[in-house]
Amino acid sequence: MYTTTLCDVYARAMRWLGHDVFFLTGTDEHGVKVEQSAIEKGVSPQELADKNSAEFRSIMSIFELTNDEFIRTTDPEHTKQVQAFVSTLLERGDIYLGTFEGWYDEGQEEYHTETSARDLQYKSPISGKPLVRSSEKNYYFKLSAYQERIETLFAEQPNLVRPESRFNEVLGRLREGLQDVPISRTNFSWGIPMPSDEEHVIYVWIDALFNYITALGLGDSESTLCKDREKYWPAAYHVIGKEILWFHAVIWPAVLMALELPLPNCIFAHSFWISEGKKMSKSMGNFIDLEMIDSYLETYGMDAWRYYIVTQGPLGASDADFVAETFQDLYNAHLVNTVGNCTSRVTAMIGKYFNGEVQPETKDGARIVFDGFDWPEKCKTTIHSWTSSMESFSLSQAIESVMVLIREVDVFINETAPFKLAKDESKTPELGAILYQCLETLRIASILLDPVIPIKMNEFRTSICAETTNHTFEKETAWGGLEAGIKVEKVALFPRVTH
RNA sequence: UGCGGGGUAGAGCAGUCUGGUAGCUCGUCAGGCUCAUAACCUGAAGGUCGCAGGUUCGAAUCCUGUCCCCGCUACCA
Repeated sequence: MYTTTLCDVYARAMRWLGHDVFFLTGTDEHGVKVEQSAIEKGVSPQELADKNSAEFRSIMSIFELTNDEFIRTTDPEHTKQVQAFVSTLLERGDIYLGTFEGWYDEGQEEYHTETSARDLQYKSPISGKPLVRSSEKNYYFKLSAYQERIETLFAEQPNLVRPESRFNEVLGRLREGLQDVPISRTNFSWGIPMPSDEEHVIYVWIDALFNYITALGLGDSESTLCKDREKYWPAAYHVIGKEILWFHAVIWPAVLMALELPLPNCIFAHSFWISEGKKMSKSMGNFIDLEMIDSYLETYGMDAWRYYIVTQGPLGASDADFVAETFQDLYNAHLVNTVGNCTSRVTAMIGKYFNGEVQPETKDGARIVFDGFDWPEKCKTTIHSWTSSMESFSLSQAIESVMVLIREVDVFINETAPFKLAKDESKTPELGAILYQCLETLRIASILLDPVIPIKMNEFRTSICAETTNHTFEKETAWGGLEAGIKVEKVALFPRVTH
C-alpha cells in the first residue's frame, strides 16, 4: 500500500511533466504459503488467491491510485509468458536440471542451510529429531555465470540500486560470489509448472519477478498487448520493499541479461514502517490495519494520509515510525497552517478588497514589482528543483521545495502588508498586484503539490476558477496563467483537527 | 563470525570527504502584525556533537581503542 502510494505520486508527477507513463502494480499469488493456508481453510488455492487479490484491489480503490494495470500472477497471460521465458532459458542452458543436497527436516518438510543447520546442532527446531542428509532434483538458474557481468553493471551504474546504502549492501554480497539458484520445487503444486516437466513448480519469487515484463506482453511478441506496450520497457523504476532487494538487484538483472532484454533503470528499495516506536504486531495492538487507516481518512482526509506517508515514510535506508501525534502535528503544521492558511488569507483578501475579483498586476501597462520578491523567478526556480527531485524519486524533497515557496508567500504578505494598503485608496494598484502575485504563486504551487494532495489542490483551483486544461506542464506552470477579472471564492482547504 | 551504516538541542535530521564562530524542521518562550483556520512574521532559550585517549595553535570533522543501535550474511517469499 505504501509502495503503491509512492509510485502513484511519482506517476502523477511524471504525467504532469508530459511523460507517457505506465504504472503497474499487482498481486503475487502463488507459493507454498497460499497453498497451505488454503488447505487449512478448506478452499482451493485459486479461491483463496481470488479472495486475497480482490481484497487488495478493494483497498486500492479506496485510495484512488492511478495504476494503469493491475497484474495477477495467476493470470493465464502471465503464466503462459513465464513458461515461454523459462523455456527460452532452458534452451539457452541458463536453466538446467541439477541436484540439491542439504539438511532436511522431515517433520517440517523443509531444508536448512549449512550454517543454520549447524546453529541448530543438526536437530529439528520443532520436533528435536535429527536432520537428515537428503537430496532432490531441482532446476537451477545459472546465476554464477553472470558474476562478472553483474559486477560490471554495478560498477557502471551506481544508481542502479537506491538508496545508496542498499547499493553498497548488494555490492558487499556480490563480492562473496554468486551461486546458482534453484528455481523449482517438487514438494508443492500451487504455482506455474515447469514447461515439459510438470512435476516441478516454478518458485514463486521467480514467477513474480517476471510480472514486470509479462504485463507488457514481452513474452508473446506477436500479441497486440506487446505491440501496444513494449515501448514501456525498460522501466524507469522498480519500487520495492527492502526484503526483496536481492532478487530485484541481482537475480532479476541476470535473468534479463540471459533473455537479452534491457535492464530497469533503477531499483528503489524502501524500508519498513514501524508503529509507535515498535515493530507492528497484532497482539501489541499497534498494527496499522484498514480499520485504523479508515479512521485517519475520516478525520484528516485522503490527501493528508498521502502527505504523511509520503513525506514521513521510510523511503531512505532506515525504518520510519508511524506516530499518531506526529501525524497530527505534521497535518497542522504543513497542511493547515501553511497550505490551508495561506490560500485562505489570500483568497479572503481578494474577496474583501476586490469583491472576489482578481486584479491585474500591472499599472499603466507595466508589471508592478516588489523588491526582493521576483515571483516569476522564484516560481521558476522551484519548478526546476521540484522537477529534478521528482525525477530522481526524492519525493519529500520535491514537496518540501514547494512548501518553502508557500512560506515565502506568507513572508511577502507580512512585509508588504496588503491589509494596510487597503486603507489607502491611492495604493489600490499595488494592493491588486500583491494579491495577484500571491494567488498566482499559489496556483503554480498547487500544480506542483497535485501529485501528493490531488483532491485538495483540485478543489483549490476550482474555487479560484483556474482549472487546469490539457495544456503542457510548461504552459500550466508559466507565470501569468491566472487571468485578471476572474472571480475567486474564499477557501478553507484543511480543517484544523484537535484532540 | 564477516561486511556496511549510524550514535549531534525535547523529537526528527544536516554538517564529517576538503579540520577554524555547531545548522535545519517541529516543539518551547518572548516580541510584532491583524488579511487569515489561536494563523502568519521576527527573535531568543536549549547541545560535554556515544565514551576514552592521540595528532594539531585549533577536532563533531583526522588517527587509535571502546560501548551501544540498525541493515545484510542468499536458496526465504
